[in-house]
Amino acid sequence: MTKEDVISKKLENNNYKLTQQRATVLDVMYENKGKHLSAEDVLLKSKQKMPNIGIATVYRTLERLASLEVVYKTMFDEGKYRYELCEDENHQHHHIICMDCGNISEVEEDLLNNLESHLEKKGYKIVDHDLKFYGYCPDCNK
Amino acid sequence: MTKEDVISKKLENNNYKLTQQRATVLDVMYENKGKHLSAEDVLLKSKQKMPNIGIATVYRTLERLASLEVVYKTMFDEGKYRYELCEDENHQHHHIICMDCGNISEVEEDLLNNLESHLEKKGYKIVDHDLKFYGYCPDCNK
DNA sequence: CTCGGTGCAAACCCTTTGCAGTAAA
DNA sequence: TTTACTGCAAAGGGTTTGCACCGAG
Repeated sequence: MTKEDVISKKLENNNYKLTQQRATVLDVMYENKGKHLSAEDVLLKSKQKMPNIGIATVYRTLERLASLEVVYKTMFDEGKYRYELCEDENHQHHHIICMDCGNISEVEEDLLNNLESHLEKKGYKIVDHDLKFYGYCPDCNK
Repeated sequence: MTKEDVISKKLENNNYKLTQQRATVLDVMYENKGKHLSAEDVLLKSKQKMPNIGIATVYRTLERLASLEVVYKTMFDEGKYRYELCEDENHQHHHIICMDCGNISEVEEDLLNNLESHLEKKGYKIVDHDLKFYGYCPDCNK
């Protein structure tokens, strides 16, 4: 089953049509695995494949993909949302943001289970977490 | 040295005047220690003390206080900034956000040193971090 | 054929900025 | 008196929405 099959199944199951525009946005997201694209980034990359696509369609598509858990939608301190393809189930939203070049990369470890269980003992129910480090990436840290 | 003394020293050192408006915003922030207020929250609470204060002044004041490290300015996923009085130096920005009532509280632990030193070994320079848990607070988790 | 999807432009929300008048120091 | 600060309203940036047309199923 190809990536498109997986997605179109998900769309189908929710009465959504797989239009050219949605396929285009999906292609862009797949071609940028691991990157955190803003809506405008997605628009510009989509326009290279389909010049007439509009920003509203991009937003609406990304919104739907986020609700189907095909992409993650995260607000960073810069004040706009960024969208990232969901790689697999155990993605943990650990970002490291370079304060110089602005690059956002992922931290793969999961050292937070202790902290989560500590909070659950206090009566919280933890559903998700989002950890961001701010600093300088190896290239800029010179 | 009272709280106002500390602040007015900081303002003085930066050629800033301690106006009625700034004093009002500071009072509001002190009266809401530990809370994460939006600019509009601050405006409404300030208007109770000084009805003519404007939103632009609130934003400008909070911006100055943030640059003086008197308050923290953080963007949450709802898409707007929230401001919080800096309590002390070892504040770690560990937030827990209730997905039901929307309350934001603080997590005091610091279990992230391992993770930070791991990243520094990889060549990163870590300056700060921001950890958010999403879930349900003890009250709503029933 | 039907109904959801699209592009455009206008509306929206939050935040910032320009300007003429105001008030700290 | 001097210079920074204020309130207002307008502008800005990102996101959402209304509407008439379009196209996937």
